[in-house]
Amino acid sequence: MSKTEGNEDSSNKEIVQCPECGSRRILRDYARGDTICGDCGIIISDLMIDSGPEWRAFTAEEKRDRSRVGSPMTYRMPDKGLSTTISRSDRDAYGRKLSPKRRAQIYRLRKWQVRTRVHSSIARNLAQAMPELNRIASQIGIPRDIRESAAVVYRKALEKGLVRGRSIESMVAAAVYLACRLHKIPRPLDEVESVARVNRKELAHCVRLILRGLDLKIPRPTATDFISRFANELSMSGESQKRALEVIEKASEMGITGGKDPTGLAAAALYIAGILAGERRAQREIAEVAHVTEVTIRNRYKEIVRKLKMDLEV
DNA sequence: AAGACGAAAGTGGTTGA
DNA sequence: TCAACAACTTTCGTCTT
Repeated sequence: MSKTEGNEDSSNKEIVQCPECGSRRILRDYARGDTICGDCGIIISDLMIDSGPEWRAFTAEEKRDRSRVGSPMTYRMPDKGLSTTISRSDRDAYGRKLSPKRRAQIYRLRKWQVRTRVHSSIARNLAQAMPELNRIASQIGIPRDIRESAAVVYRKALEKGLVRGRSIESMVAAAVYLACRLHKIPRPLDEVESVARVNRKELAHCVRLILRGLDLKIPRPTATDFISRFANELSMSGESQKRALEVIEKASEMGITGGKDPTGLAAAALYIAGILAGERRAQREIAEVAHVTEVTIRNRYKEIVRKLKMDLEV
């Protein structure tokens, strides 16, 4: 049966209404070549199933040449809908039982068919996730190599099926966050949260999901990890940084670092170091870059001074 | 006047039943 | 799942430089 009757140009129809929610606010994402509903965000062009052939014939000759059997191609399926599916049944086309040897062969074929399909679904997900990752990464300004490992983390999570049921964006954000921690330049969760359109709870959930699912052994960020970044933002010298690190080391020897917010500790150490090195910074300034309050800096640094019996001739 | 201090009440996350 | 808990924040009045 020819599939070419009466459907010339059906694929050229302009989309004016969202098939999901009926909205008429239709947006075009030229960068990705998608047509998107302005209200529900669904990708319409990807969902439209064109019942006609994907080619057009202008002459009778072309029609004859191009006619063929099979469904039209659709980009909705990773294999463009052209694949043959190997059935699970253990009988052949005539209903006879297959020999054990043959059955094993079919089983192997089927396994690989399923596997390749999974792989392409991963590729499709990645195609969506990677631009997102780049966006988040460049907005909070993280270097290329960390992006790379964020991508690796995300891919692993994806392959483990951890992304299923969560939004791609939140998982990408979580991957970025974790990659930063892996590289010892942790960014606060809120910073990632502010550029990703994900609420904190969801983001934290995803982070834990990945941590548990991938068995990542990421050392918990310590105060020392924050020193250089904070010091740079405060334009404090290497001398101050060195002193701050010493302060932290002594403090942890005294066992007063456990359970405390490492950023608060780093902030307090920098405050003390600033005084010692003669480049004092106001608690407010430090609090700002460390994303903690002055009160926390005060509490920490009071405690350190008390426990270490330091003398700050101010 | 700016910065530092500390008390008190409030908030979000962890832990253990 | 819920309540208790510790750490941290917010707010605000006071003190110091």
